[in-house]
Amino acid sequence: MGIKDLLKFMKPYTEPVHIKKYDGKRVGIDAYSWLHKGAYSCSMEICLNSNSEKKLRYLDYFMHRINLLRHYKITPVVVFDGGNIPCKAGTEQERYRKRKANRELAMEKLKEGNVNAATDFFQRAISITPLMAHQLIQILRSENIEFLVAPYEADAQLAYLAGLEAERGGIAAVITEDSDLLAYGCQATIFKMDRFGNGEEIVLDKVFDAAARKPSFQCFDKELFIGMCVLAGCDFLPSVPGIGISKAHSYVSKYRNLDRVLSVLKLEKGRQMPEDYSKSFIEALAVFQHARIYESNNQRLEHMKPVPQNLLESLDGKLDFLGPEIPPSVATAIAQGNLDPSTMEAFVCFRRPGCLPDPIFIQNPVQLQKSRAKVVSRQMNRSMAFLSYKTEGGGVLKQEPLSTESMYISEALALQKLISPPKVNSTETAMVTNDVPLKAPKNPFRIQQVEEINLDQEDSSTGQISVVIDHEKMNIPWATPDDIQSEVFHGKSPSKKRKLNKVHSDQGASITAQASVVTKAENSDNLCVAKESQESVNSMPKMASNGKGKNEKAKRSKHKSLEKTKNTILNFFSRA
DNA sequence: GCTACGTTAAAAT
DNA sequence: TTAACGTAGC
Repeated sequence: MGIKDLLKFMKPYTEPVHIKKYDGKRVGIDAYSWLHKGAYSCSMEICLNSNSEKKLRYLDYFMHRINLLRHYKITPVVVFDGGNIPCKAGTEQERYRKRKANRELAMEKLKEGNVNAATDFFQRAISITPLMAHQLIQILRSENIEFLVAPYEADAQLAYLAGLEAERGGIAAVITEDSDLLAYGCQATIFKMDRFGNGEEIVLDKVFDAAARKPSFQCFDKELFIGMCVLAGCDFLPSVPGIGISKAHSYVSKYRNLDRVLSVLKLEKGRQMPEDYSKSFIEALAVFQHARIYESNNQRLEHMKPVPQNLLESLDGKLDFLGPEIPPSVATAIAQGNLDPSTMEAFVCFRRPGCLPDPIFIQNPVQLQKSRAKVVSRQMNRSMAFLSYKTEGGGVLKQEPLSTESMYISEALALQKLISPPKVNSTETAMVTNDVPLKAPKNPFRIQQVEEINLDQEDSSTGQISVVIDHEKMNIPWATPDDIQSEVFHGKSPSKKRKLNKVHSDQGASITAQASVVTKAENSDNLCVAKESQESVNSMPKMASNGKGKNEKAKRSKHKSLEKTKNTILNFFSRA
């Protein structure tokens, strides 16, 4: 993530800092970095989408830090990542692949009853979903914390805000873990902030002004600095083999001109340099200088810095690598956290009639194509939501969807109006809209009865505990592609698994379609089975009487963790 | 000797 | 996922 080895390279310029330095100031926060850290403590629960309270611990983590800032009279401005930009697709795909592999390994270990190993893999499998971000957004809203969802990269948005005066929504510094902020030109960046508010700061002006410090940037301007970053390897473009941050720095200091560096590199590296490296290089450079950001004052998408005419010409007027243009109304809806930036589905909360204040999720999937939003289908979908969390004063703040219900619904309606329906001009569009029925799943409000899940502990022939799910009885309109994948992983049919993956990768597929495939799979397989070693469960320790207290204690704790696992699995399947 | 690259431990509680 | 460490190669 970020620029390879940049932080290490910039070590001489990092200074220890405490956030109280920004007392009375506005400070930007890269939401992703705290969400990700917070998710470590509950990685299994998140991956299994368990409904235990522990799953929401990442929200506590985040709010703890927000409260820390507020304690020091800092105004936090939380910025979320938006959609992915095309030139980052490779990086994203690679990350997805790794997470998926780790998730599968984790499930394997879980089935073996090895909770520790499973947790280890789950921690590598975490991804921060739009839903998690949205849950946080709801808390931030209720706590009156300023937040913003960037159209694309949060880093770009943060760096842009760092260049604005406070009166126009600007921020004095950014808290993040991502070295990209430096490439985007963020003036003051705080890395590695701990729970007490201690961190390491890099101030860009000091970097360029420093008289005689080891990696010297005295003859650098911003563009050369970005050039160095791209050469060293970034999310948008891997480096040429043999080039790291040091070589990148020395090339740039020597030639002081990026075109010259590129031609020298071509000469020296020959075939090792990819054909289109120069083109990709220019694009990556452009991302760091001209990324699309949301301009709150004008309420529309803008470039971080205007794209100069000569650059536009050299790119043949094509700027889609920065991510497609987004109409102002949609960009605003995204920025305010009402539209999922990658799927363009509306986040809407409202209350299940006659039930606990447990927010229901309705999604209005809308796809954005070539700068035009298209309503593809409407569908109701249920999801988990948090119940409560602790505020700074130690009080418990209840989520109250009712009071905001009408507001969200009208927002949703407004959104549907503002996003014009597609003109059916291709068979593809027609197919998608026809294939996805506008009807809601059978009964999204139905509460799953626990009786429908049988816990069968008597299979002594296999020595396994089986959690048996009858999908005939279970309505699963809430299932997301991830849910389905993990359930199928529990099942026994590899062929069905492949089939589901294919459905998952088909962007036009709807949740209904996926759910029905699951039902089909379950008909042929009959069961979903999660296993634990019977032996381990049988080793429930009696009170230590043979003098091996230590051993007994270990056994007891193992048993306890097995019980936990079992509960997690049960919770996973018994969600309403 | 310096640099790039691969491997490994720690992160949060 | 990153930071730190060791190693291989120029």
